[in-house]
Amino acid sequence: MTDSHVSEGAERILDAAEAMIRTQGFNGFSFREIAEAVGVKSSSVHYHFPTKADLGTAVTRRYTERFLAALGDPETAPEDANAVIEAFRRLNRKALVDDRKMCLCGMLGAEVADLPKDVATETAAFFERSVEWLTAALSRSTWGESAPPETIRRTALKTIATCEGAMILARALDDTAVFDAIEPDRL
Amino acid sequence: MTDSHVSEGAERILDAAEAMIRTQGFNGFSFREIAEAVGVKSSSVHYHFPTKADLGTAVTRRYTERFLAALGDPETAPEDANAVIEAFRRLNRKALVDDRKMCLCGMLGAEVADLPKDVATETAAFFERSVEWLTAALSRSTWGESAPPETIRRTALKTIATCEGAMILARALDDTAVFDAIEPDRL
DNA sequence: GTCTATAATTTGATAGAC
DNA sequence: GTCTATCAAATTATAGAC
Repeated sequence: MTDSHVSEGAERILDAAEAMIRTQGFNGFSFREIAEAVGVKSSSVHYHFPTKADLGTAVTRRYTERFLAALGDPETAPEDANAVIEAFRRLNRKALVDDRKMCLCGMLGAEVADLPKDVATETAAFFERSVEWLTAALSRSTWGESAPPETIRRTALKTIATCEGAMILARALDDTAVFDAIEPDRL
Repeated sequence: MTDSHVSEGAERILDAAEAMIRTQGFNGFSFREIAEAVGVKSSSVHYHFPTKADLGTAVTRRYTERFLAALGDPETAPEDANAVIEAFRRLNRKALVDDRKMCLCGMLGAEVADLPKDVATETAAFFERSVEWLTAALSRSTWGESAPPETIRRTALKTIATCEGAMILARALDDTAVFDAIEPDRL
């Protein structure tokens, strides 16, 4: 079953909006572009998402839920801390290589000072929950059992930052290999 | 002496454009906004920079030159590799904390797939030259003397990626301390 | 170098028919 | 849910006076 609380039409709008935000940024797409991509008129997009802020908020929420769902329950994460970080890194790599796009929240994070309030809040929530997931997964690893909480938190933050930055560099230099060259720390 | 090949009026336009790109992205500013910030009309901005691509190219070039000038000659960099990385990190921290803005090329790197070709090229040049600077400085450090070239290059890429990602996280979470919590690797 | 004026297009958003 | 039609504002850019 797919997300049951959103209609199929709304889902395809979210698909198009996500793709555009991840390549052009929040200021780089329009309701008309979305409409054309989906094959409807812009007024139909407004029917599902009255304002651009509404659309941005919905896209970011869905992206976050899917991202965390793909990571799975941190309680079932590997006991090897390096494998935990590798799992997180692989998911970001997939977003870069398979979708050929920036992380949605990496893009929005760069633009955060100019975003509608709700979208900025959802962007922050993505990173907070990513930190929480990594913190939980690392805490129960063999490495994390003997590491101070502040060290675990720093490791979580650094893991996320390295992934986001590596995506920017790989895209700016137009070379996927750059992402792979930037490996996480060995714990 | 300031850059002698650009008029004072053009310089103030570049100041405004840089500030706006660094907070709103390339798609998030307009010639009228720039004009208002500088205190002229938008046609005067077009006089100095005919197209948005011209303006973006000039802003990115100036940012890169200033960034590298602030880093100084890599031949005079510290012999301690950790101090080299710390110098690079401090310059990025300054951009985040003093200017309260994203790195210009971190922002443009995220948007690179949607940028005018020349702006994308200049954005890539920023990262290429940053890699070159770090590679040169690290190579002559005591650590670098005995490290393989590929390791040095990876360290350079990772240093840049970590800085860019740390800026995104610090801004998204609206907490400068996040940048400081993400420390570079000890070599 | 800066201005007024304007062209041509695009933007986010709404009203109302079906 | 989607459409046509429309709006007011903003957009990049140009022409030509001063």
